Amino acid sequence: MTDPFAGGGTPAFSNAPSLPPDHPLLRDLNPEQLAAVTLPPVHALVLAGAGSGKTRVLTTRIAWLLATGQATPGGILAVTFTNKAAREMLTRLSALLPLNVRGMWIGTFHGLCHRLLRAHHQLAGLPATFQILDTQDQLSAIKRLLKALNIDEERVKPKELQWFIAGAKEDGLRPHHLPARNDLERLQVELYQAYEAQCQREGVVDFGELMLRSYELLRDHEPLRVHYQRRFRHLLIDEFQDTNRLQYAWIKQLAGHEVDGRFVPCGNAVMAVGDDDQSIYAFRGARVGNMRDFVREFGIAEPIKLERNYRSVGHILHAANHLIDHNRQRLGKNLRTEQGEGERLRVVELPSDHEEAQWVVDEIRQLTRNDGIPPHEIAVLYRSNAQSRAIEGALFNAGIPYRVYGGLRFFERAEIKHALAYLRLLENPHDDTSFLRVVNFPPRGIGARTIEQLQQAARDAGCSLHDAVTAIGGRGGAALGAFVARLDVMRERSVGRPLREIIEGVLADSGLLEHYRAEREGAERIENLQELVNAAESFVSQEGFGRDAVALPLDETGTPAPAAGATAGGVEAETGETLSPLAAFLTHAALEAGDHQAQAGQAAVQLMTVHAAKGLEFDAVFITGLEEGLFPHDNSLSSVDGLEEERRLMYVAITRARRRLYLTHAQTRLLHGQTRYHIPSRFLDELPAESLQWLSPPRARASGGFGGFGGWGGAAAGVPQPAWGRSGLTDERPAGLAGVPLAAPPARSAPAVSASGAEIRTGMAVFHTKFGEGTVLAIEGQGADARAQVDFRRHGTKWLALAVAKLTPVS
DNA sequence: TATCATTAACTTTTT
DNA sequence: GTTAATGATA
Repeated sequence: MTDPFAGGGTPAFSNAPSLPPDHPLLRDLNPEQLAAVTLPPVHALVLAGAGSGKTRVLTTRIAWLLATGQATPGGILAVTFTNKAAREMLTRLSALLPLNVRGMWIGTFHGLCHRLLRAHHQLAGLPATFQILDTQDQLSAIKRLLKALNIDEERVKPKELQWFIAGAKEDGLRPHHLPARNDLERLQVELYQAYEAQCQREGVVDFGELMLRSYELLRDHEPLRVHYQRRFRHLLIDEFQDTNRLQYAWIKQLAGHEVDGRFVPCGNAVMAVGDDDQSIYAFRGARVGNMRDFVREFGIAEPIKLERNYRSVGHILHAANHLIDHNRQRLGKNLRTEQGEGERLRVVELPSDHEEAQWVVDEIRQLTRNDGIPPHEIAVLYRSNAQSRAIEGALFNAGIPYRVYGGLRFFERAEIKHALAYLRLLENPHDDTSFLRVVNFPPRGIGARTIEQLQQAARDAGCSLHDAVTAIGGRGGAALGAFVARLDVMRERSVGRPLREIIEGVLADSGLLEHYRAEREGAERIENLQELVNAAESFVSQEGFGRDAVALPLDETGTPAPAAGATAGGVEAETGETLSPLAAFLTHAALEAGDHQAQAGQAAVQLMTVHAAKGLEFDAVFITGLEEGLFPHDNSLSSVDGLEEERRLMYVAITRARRRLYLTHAQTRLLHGQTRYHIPSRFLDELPAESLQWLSPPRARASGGFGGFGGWGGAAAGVPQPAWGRSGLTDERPAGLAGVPLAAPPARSAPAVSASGAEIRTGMAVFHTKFGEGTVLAIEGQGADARAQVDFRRHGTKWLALAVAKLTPVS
């Protein structure tokens, strides 16, 4: 393999942008992939179907540009949505080429914007120590604002205002751009403005601001814009269908300029890669329309379509194609495979959500035992998080390890946020959000009244809470003074220290450790805090620090610009004052909230929403809850766009599966505390019959009215058991029992009384909602104090108070 | 100040 | 039905 970088950082330039077709980089690419990879430096749209090797094309494209000398590492900007995608791109790229990825601008939109803002913070009107507000912080900042302006939270809901502000920023709109046609709008705009002023005063930026501010930076400073336009000869955008208005506008700043309202691209090359059929984030501002606009404004003659799928068998792709064909607004694309038809999709109807869960679990057992599919290659997907509960319960009782995606992530945990707040105050004492978070945590006698006074004083003086402390007298003032003094001590002690010691020092000096040690359930929190120290340690030792931190502005050849005052393309390039390790780590924490907690180890069944499954693939996939109202969701049915997005969501779900796909739905489901009756999802009707295998007889479905209710309109108990046909399946279960739970379900309809020890006897088989089945080994105590020792099959021996534990006798 | 009780929401979510 | 967040009470 040729090594364009042999002998150091200066790449060898070759004028021949071609490599032999059998070059290792290009080997095994299909014609369309090859076309995309070796495209001359022009603007291009790559329509990359699910499983069509999108990431491979993207990374190979970059490698090809570098290997042929058409680009230098410093001349490439590649942008993704998630840190995970950015990491993967970097990893795969460095596997393709011996490469110093440090100088490369590969990252998330927000990561790159942050990099720009750090490098040019003065031009952008930000303090050098600006901090990033995550969504939680933003909400508390908004609540604080409303309180300060004496606005009733009933009148303006904080969440709604947050949504309003974030939405405006996603569209690139500042308060003065917004209409104020009525009182409510006027108020919202005023509050938006006040919020901005507050953020500016405190030196914090939220996620939307990160984007908007760097967009404006480029827009309003021509020399700077031209500099970056000349520098980044190649822009590559991943998941283009998920970009919002502002992100597209941001890209355009780097790729051209407006003349009389018309966009004129400059000389660099933008490659947008995406799939309009997988656009599922309209609700957070994504705008599929950007794809059409891109074609128009960048003069794309013909998109390159990657339609060969390397993931799924034929029936799965037929189903996906057939379903998505029901959408009107499409660029048009059909997936194909050379893998053969494979198995048909298995469709199952169950009487209730409970039985659906049990059926899925039984089937998972078979998949792992008989078909040799490892648990982590099995995914159970659902439309909304609430649905995981039933499935989790069934898996838990069956003793099958599972992992649920979603929930709090590492840097979002309360104790971590507390620790980070102290750290942020070391960097920037005017960060009022952080100040309020910890001013009385751990409790140090600073009550609500004192804080009110402090806030009033800060408002009057137009300064930060930190600076207003001296204005407060009395006992509260003394306590506040002590707090600030403590912060000052921590700051002094941290000077010149390695990050690890800074954090350890703060954990001790803030009293956080002590506080959690005294708390009953503080052990886990202390572990997490320890983990924070570890995270910092590995952050420092990894190159992540260098990468996330300020990049030295590079000139066109990718060589770091000489220090201070140097001009690059006519721009006074600020030398990146290298970020302190602490500042870099805080950024890292804000921009990358960390992994969703992995409950079980490797061999775990994967549970997640369909949204969370995007980009992943599994041997076997269950799509559950395929019912009208749930999937498609009720809230999306009011508009055609909404329904089409739901359909794309279904498309994403289907295309996750490699070999086997199950589609399940339940007749009744416990929702919002009551049993609801659902008819099967319309999406089932939109699948090709020849690719389906009904494991329960397909029922005549309602076509507009309630006609479909006839068969099972009664109470849950009266639902007729379908005659289960399991022809052609591996089946060790008796045919008639497939849908029946193994253990008697915890009786919901006829609550068993287990509060008194009377019915529970030694030796008895019992059922516990959490621990499943077990045998009573011993009983002691009387009445309310009665306890039983139970040996649970899956979870060992436990003592349970009968007054509390719900134990049901099993016959 | 801490704990308990009551109440509203509740689709999807990354940065 | 469950949770998260607020308000009331000891």
